[in-house]
Amino acid sequence: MPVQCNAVEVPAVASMLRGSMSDPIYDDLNEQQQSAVAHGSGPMMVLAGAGSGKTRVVTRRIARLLRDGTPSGAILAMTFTNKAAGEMAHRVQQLGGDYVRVATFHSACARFLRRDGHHLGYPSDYSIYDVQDRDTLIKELMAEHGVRSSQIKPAAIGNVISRLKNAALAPDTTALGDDDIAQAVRKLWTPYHERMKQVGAMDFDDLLLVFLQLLREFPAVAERYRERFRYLLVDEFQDTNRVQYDLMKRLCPPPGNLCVVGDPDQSIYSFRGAEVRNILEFERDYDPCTIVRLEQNYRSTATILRAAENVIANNRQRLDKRLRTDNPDGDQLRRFRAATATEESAAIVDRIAELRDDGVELDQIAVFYRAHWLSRAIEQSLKTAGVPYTIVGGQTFFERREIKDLLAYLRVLVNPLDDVSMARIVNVPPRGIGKTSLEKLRQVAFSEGMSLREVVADPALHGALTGKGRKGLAELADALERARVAAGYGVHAALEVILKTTGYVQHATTFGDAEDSTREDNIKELISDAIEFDDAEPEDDPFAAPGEEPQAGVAGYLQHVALLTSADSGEGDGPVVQLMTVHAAKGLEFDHVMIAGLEEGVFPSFRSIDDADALEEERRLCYVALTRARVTAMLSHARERMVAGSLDSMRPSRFFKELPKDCIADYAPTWRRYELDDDVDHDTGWTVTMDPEQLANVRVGVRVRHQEYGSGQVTRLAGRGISARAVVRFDDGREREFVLEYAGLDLLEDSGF
DNA sequence: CCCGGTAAACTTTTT
DNA sequence: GTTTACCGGG
Repeated sequence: MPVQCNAVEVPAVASMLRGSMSDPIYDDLNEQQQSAVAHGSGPMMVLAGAGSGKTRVVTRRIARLLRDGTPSGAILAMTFTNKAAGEMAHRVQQLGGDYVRVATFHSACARFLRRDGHHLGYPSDYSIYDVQDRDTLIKELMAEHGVRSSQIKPAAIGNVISRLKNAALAPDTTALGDDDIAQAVRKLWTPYHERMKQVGAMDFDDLLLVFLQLLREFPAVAERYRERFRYLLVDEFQDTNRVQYDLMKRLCPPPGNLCVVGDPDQSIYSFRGAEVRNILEFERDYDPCTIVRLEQNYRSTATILRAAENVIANNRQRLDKRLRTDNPDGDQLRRFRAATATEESAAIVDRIAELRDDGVELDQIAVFYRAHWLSRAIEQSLKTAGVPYTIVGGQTFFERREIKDLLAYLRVLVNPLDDVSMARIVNVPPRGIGKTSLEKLRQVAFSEGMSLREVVADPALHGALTGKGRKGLAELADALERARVAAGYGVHAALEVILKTTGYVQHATTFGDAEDSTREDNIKELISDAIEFDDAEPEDDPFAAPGEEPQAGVAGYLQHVALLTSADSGEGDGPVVQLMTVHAAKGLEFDHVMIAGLEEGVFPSFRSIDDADALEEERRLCYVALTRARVTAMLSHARERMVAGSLDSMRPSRFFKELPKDCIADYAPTWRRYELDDDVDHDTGWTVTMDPEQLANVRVGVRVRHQEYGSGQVTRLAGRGISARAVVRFDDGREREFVLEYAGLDLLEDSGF
């Protein structure tokens, strides 16, 4: 029987709390929540613990501002993800705040730059490059500047550039170091940004950075924005990075009406430059500011909350903070020790069936994991069991190859400078313009001082190519010109012309791989999305100000699409189980939560295991995962898992040790007909098969025996202590990696190696 | 230029 | 196990 623990709809409690403030806006709010809603002008920081009713406070506060006469166009609410923005926009709209602007930092800046980027020399129809586009460009630049791409991957350089920009740094910083990648970054930094500007493009980081630069260098423009948005609200403040914080300060300098809401324990984006430090700086920069703490949890059972609090209590770098709840204890957490990943997913299916039999709606069940690749096994089991589900995130619809190709076509229509997009489609579908032909075209473009698109558009410049290539070029020029004309009638029209004149569908469905059949569906989906966009009333754009030109047409569509994630794609049909990474789960809540893959090296990730700070972030991630659950939580781990092609022995996550023992009980499905080892290690639950003395003798080259695989030789060692692992090449050629302490390897005599 | 083969590397997390 | 890079024959 599900425990009802959401205090949202209990009027009796509300009337007691309401006290002197007899006003529907303060209905069902506790004292702290009320003070946050009632706060007048000036800076405020709301430290909102998990499940403490943050969203309600924010939306009620907006409602109050509106009711007390603040024009809705003067309120700007910044969120972190599109999903959060959409949800908040929806709620605010219900309150009558039609013109309250709710957006992510990125989409807001993208929008502002469309209008004001020209001050810095950017076209209003600039392209927004995603990571793929960025890396394509970096790869080109590496070739041009003699950086060996076989040694360093473009993505590595791109990531470093991005990290620097997120911290508002340039490559002259000492923080960059001096390894191969750092040197490449120094060499390519300026060319990269020059080229980006030349092709009229910005990457995700530029959206923020360039807008910040604009505010800095054009005080009059900055003043215009400050006057327009007199109330600024920033959600998930703990996840803002340096640049975002600088933006906030420019848009709403002290002692402005800046309201930030956050929870330091849920800071999980440091890899993207998020600085929890911003919370401390806010107190200093906006002193004196009102600080409100929301410490009453209305979401989870007391048991779940206690489990989560105990885990997070292991973090050393932490403000003292505790959450209370009046909710009932509820069930214990369940722990499932699986032999394999397959068995783990079987248990998940099993548990879902159990919940469904109890009458639980499937959309109240979520499965979380640390990284996307873990979803595969679970997905497979759900599929075979016929459990309907969706995967939130993962490869975005708009990152699919066929979609990116078509969007690249649209981009070159709107932004003729965009050589990266042009190079992408110049031979897609194949029209006889390969690498060498493209190089010739680039030469022409360079000597003429033109973009590729302009060269293609001018038949007089086609002389560089002959035969097949030249014919193909003429066809491409024709297709683009027709599409350009069609674009005047809308996105759909442009797409149809592109598809028809290039024969793209035929091309995309004959790659000869498994996805051939789904590609056509994807293209159809893109078309219906385009139609929907074409048909949408300009007012449907929650970000359009009254009187502001509507964001329509192909350019508008591209901008809209560039910042979308699959997490934003609409709810499918009917309630389905939700699968997602823990990151994607932030801000959501479900009655029943399952967390899979709780193993050392997976969650916490092996990349974080040797770094105290990174490990604390993993722990916050675990805290976020647990606090999503309202009623029950099941935590599972497998003892063996396929990781990057090899079967690894896994140990249970250290987070299990951090849960109070009475919070959690083993989950024992009746279908499992065997038991894992009886003789279990107290902490880990698994048999220790190699004693520490033996363990110390394991060296590269030593021969070992494994029950199942026979004898072999250790070829590589990794990790220390209890996480020490060895790669063993067996005599039959198979290679496996083991956690020594648990793998059951026997040391053989030194065989004269 | 294109397609097929085989080798090699590889999996955090997101706007 | 999966995706990408590179190479050689049509």
